[in-house]
Amino acid sequence: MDYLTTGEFAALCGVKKDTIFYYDQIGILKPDYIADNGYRYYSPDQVMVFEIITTLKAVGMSLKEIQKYSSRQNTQEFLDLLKEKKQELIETQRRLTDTIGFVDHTIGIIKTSLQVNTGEVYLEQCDEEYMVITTTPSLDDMNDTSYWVQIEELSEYCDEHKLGSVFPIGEIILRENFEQNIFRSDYYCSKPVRKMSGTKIHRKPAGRYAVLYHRGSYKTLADAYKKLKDYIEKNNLRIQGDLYEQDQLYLFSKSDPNDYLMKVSIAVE
Amino acid sequence: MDYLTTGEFAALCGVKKDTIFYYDQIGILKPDYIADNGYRYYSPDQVMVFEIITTLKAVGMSLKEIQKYSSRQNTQEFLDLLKEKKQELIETQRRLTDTIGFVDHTIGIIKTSLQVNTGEVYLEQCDEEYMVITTTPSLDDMNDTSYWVQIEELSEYCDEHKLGSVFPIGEIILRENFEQNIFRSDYYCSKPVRKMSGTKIHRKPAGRYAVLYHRGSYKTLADAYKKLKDYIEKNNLRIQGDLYEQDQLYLFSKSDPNDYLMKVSIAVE
DNA sequence: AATAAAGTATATAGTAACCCAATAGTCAAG
DNA sequence: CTTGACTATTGGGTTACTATATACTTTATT
Repeated sequence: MDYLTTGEFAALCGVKKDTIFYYDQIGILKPDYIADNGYRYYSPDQVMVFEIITTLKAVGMSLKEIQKYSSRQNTQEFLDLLKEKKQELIETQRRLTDTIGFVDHTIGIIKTSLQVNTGEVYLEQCDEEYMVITTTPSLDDMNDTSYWVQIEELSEYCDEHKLGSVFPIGEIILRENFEQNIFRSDYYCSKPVRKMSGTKIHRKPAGRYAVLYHRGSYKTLADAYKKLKDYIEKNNLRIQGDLYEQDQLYLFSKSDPNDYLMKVSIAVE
Repeated sequence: MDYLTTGEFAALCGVKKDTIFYYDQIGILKPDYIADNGYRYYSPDQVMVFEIITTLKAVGMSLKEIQKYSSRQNTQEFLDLLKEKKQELIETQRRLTDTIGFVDHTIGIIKTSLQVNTGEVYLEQCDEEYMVITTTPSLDDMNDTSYWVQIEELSEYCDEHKLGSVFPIGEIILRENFEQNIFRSDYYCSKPVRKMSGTKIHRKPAGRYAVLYHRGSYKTLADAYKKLKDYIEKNNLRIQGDLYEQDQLYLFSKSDPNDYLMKVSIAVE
């Protein structure tokens, strides 16, 4: 006859023997025939059953669910289940796309951070970016609590619109304030998100930017702003937009708060 | 002070207390401060650390990996890791897209199977489909073993090109053979796959098809072919392409081999 | 025919990243 | 001062396996 031993069957299925044994144990895929010596024998057809199981697993079903539905297959009930699973898969796909975008962004950040001369101002062409920003300008007397209220606001919006984490956080200083040397964050903003529109979505326009990478603690940001301003004035550049401060290396940076890397940029011509 | 208890912190992070406790236990996220009574207290800043952890988890890192890399963050090593993870994520995304396509296809099949009148010939507009087919025509004396050799061939191709499972299997009868009533499968083919080109990729063209849904065992397929042929002749239609037989309900159908549903179709005008 | 190598079955324990229940201690409100 | 809500700790369970150890069979080699 054309029977397969457990090892052969497992090899055909591309898994370990243990998996086949496990499937037998939980009763989801039993051998066609068991010999007197206890050896299991599978028919080649059962490879198909195994394939079905792996497929349904990929759809997000547990082995228990698969077993449960294996009897009542081509029913309305099973159809509804598949429709539900499809929606879940699409949701997963969306999240995955966002995650890839984030990883990409982080790769860029780290690459830059390994090359860049901190403390030097560059002129750079920047692509447009979308971010979530707070709707009301920050107050003068910002304390820790109200800072966290703002971050909470951003975080909630990100949750609602399924944008993932807000971090790394940044801040925006309005052009008129920057021009008057009022270096106080007017708005807080999230990391770059995917291109979209919405009440709290802000578009940082593409264009030529004066860029400065600054290393240190938040407290020393004013120095960076001043340096950028000086550069602009010395080179007779004209400010064209608001100032953006974007944290570059936020990963676990809490452990060393004096070693933040921040990107400070403003559109110029 | 502005400390959070475990419960509060967990709520902010959107997880159960147990998770927070677990993270403390494995040392990946320890409370800022532990009181004399043993109560844990977290600072709001630590929400960010938690966010980082969830993000890196989404990237596909285990908690152990995260812990390992948390110290040497912005290094070449970490950059390489991220690049590798990105590739993995893209691979996952591709597989996910295929799975969604498969689920979609299956939903269509089941919907059809719940509505269709089996045994009746319809005229239907069909979209184009891509499938993997065997390269050499089947021999006359097909036995079980050589059938499985063919399926293996398809399966390997699917594996190599990451197309997922071959199932549900179908067969193709060449136009000239069908016209001469030689109802023998000339080629075996896989389920529909994504639009692509390749040595073993076959394109079933879009167009007007005479379609017959047939319920029964494989052995009774000849009856279906004959019925389709009769219909074509009676209605003075002209055959325009090869005949396709595609299994419709393969899921666990092994349990009832007399209840297969098969779609038989051929382009006509 | 004896022995070695390779395969098989069973039992047990372990894995990740939690979840759940039971118990006991602690705190804040009425 | 009690009640209810919180907290920490312990020990178990979960899924879909993987790994280890032991004993037995089959197959290959000498």
